[in-house]
Amino acid sequence: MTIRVRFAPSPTGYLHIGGARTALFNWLLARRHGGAFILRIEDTDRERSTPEAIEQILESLRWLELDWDEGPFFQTQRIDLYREAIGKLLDSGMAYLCRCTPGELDAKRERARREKRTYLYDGACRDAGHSDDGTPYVVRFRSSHTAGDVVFEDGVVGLIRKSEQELDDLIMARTDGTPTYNLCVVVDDVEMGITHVIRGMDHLNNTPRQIQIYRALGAEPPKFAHLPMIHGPDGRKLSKRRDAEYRAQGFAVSALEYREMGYLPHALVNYLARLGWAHGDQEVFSRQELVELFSLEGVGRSAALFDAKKLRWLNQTTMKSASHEDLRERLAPHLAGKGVSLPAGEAGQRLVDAHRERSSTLEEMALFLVPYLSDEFEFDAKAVKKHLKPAAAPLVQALITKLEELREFGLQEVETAFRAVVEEQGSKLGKLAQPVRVALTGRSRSPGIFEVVWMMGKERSLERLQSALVEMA
RNA sequence: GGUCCCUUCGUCUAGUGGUUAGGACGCUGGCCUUUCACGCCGGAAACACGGGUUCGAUCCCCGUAGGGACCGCCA
Repeated sequence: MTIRVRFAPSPTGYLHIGGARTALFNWLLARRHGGAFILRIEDTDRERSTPEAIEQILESLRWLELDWDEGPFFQTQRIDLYREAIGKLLDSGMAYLCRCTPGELDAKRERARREKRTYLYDGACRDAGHSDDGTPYVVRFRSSHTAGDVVFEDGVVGLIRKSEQELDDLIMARTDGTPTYNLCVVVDDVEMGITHVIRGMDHLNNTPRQIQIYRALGAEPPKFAHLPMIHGPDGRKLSKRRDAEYRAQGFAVSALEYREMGYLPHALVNYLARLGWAHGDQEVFSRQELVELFSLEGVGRSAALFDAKKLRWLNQTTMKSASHEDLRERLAPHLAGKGVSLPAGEAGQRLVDAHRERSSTLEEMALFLVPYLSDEFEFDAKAVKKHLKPAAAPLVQALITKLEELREFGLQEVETAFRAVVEEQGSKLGKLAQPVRVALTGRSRSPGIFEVVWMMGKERSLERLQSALVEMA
């Protein structure tokens, strides 16, 4: 039997990182076993579903390179299927018409709450034998209360047992006739031949009642695996409302926002994979390794806190080994945002290579690169104050003279010039390097100084050294 | 409140009925060095608590505490 899994987001907002991980684990399992990864959009809540959210979700999956084999399917286009299933259940007596109004139900819920009882639908219409005479109704599932416990083996959590006494008759079709979630998932998963349902732990409690529906439909339930939740850095549930607060900590709920922040998709994938899944001590995985090594057995059971610092480290690590083409392509939008772009060919490659291991994100790298690509860049006031002092002026002046004389402006020649100046002035390299660094890049942190001067070019370097000289006087 | 799930360093985690409880991020001391970063070497840092089973429990069982999810004509 070939594995068929699905990712089934509801398009009521952007794809959050918990959803991204669910998608990833499904995708990994499908790829690991040569199965199919199916994308299904659960948009039956017409009030809250939007086309923008759908596009955001697809774009997020594309960015993460989680390609799907079938779909996207839309539940709103499959209504007939659900109607048919509901009709079948009605005919067989596994479902019935219910005329309880929302108001009546609210009152019962409220009373149960006041009396500190568990609210379960009391089955007022269960045996009333209502038929469709034009009075508004909903369709309820007739939950079995005789078969004892619903038992299933969860791929992550293990054996789950639920007493059928605690399963009340859920609504499958609303007053307006539209089907609800629990019915749609089951019908779709049956129809699509889904073999493994891998989803968030928040669905664990729904599973027993869905299993009842599978049975009522005469279908074999798939294997279930419920993934532990991901919590925010504060240990609390992820909240889309607290974005501003999160951002201050370098954290975002939206998967796509990590692209904006300058993360490589594979870094996020690698990080998400390690959140709740492990393969011994290994931290860094290639896409290929992930596909080869992933298994449900390696998935843990406890919720995890999102650690933005570790993601940053992983991103830097990933950038170190990324291909130049990939980096250049992903860096471009960040540079464009600052009004600059990378020169073609080797000059651009040099800049990227010199900065890839000292940047945590593409955004940070872009910031580093601006001084090489434009004359519009910021000077760090503290660095200027500390290094552009009169005492360094003679050294800088001597360097200017030496650099001006250079016919060839290569890395080797620049270094020779520096060393000659330091020796002639009886000084130390550091005394000259720091002022030059600040003069050229505006800050006290950069790649090796010979490399900086070389990458900056003769003309630009001399210009900036000259203005620095003025500053120092 | 009811039902269900979870609990190893601050965080992500490995791990076994007998280990100096391992790794990674972060923090920190040092080396390297023209700065930063990388790299390398070192350090602090965990089995939630209480019972039981056992010669022996971090590991198995039961409680307690803490955390989470669900309890909708949302998904």
